[in-house]
Amino acid sequence: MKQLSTRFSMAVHTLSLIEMCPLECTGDFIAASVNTNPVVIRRIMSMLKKAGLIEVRAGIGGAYLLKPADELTLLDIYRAVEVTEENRLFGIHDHSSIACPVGRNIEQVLQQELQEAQQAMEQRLARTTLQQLGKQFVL
Amino acid sequence: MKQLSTRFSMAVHTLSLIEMCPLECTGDFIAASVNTNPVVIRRIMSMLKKAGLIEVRAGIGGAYLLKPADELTLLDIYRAVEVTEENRLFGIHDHSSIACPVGRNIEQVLQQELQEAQQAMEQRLARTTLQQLGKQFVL
DNA sequence: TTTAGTTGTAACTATAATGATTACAACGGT
DNA sequence: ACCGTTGTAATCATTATAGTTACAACTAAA
Repeated sequence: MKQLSTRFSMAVHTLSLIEMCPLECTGDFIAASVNTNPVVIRRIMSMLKKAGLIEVRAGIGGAYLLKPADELTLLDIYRAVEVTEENRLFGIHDHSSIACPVGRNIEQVLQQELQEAQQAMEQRLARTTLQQLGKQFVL
Repeated sequence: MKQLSTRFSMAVHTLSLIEMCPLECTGDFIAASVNTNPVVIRRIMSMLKKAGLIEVRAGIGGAYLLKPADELTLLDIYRAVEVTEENRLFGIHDHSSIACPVGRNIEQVLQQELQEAQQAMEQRLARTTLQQLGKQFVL
C-alpha cells in the first residue's frame, strides 16, 4: 500500500523553520532545507495559511506563526495538509449487496470502528506540539 | 489526500462471510455481496492466505478461518492487506539539507512521533475481533 | 518609478497505487 | 471427461503525488 503523502512531514519541517527564524526564511530557503522545489513549499504554505496557522508576507517574503508554538500540535498541521473526504482516513467500499446480512451492515459497523482507530491516532498527534519538536533539534 | 484503500474493508467483509458459511461462499459469491469483480476478491483471499488467516480450497471452492473468530482482530486483517514499506503508515521526505539544524534532525524526530501515532491506531484495531463485528450484523 | 526578489497560481509532466476487467492455466469432485 | 472453482498474469482508466516551468502580482529599496 502507499504511504501517506510527505506533505505532512514537509509541513512540519516548514513550520519548524518558520518558528526558528520567522521573517527570514523565504520559500526558496525552506525549499533548500527540505530539498524540494520551491513551488511545493509555496503550495504547503498556502494550505497552512488557509488553515490559519501562519501569515505569509507577500512580496517581501517570510512568514510567522499565528499561534504560539506550544499550542500548535502535530494534529493541527496534519489536518491542515492531509485532507480526506469527510475527514475519513480509511476508505470503505460501498454499494454492498443489501440482500446479504453482512453486506447490509458492513459499512456502518466498520465506519464506527475505523473512526475510533483514526481518532486514536489523531489524539496521539494532538499530544505533541511544535515547541516540543523544536527542543529535539540538535544544533 | 487519498483515503486508505478499500482492500481492508473488503477483506473484513470477506472474512465475515467466510466465518458465517465457511465452505459455501465461493469467490464469486463473496464478490456479489461486496459488489466487485471476483478477481478482486481472489487477490484479497490470496493475501489473507499468505498471512495465514485462512485456508482456501482450490478447485472445489470455499475457505475457512485458521484462527477462531474471537482471536482474529482487525489489526491482523489490516496487516494482511495494507502493507507499506517498512510497515510505516506515514511517509517522510528524505534527503533534507544536513547543513540545517532542522533538516538534519527532522527525519529521526518525526519518525519517532509518527510511529507512536501509528501504533495508537493499530492498538485500537487490535481491540476488535471478527467475532465482535459479527454480532453487529443485524439479520 | 524602476528594479530585484518574493509570493500566488495555473499548467503540465512522470510516477505509482488502485480497482476493474479479460484471459487462461491448474485444480478437484462428480 | 466435465464443470465450477481458484490462481495469476496482463491490461486499462482513474487518481494523488511531487516536481517543474512560466508568469502575474506584490513589496521594499534604489
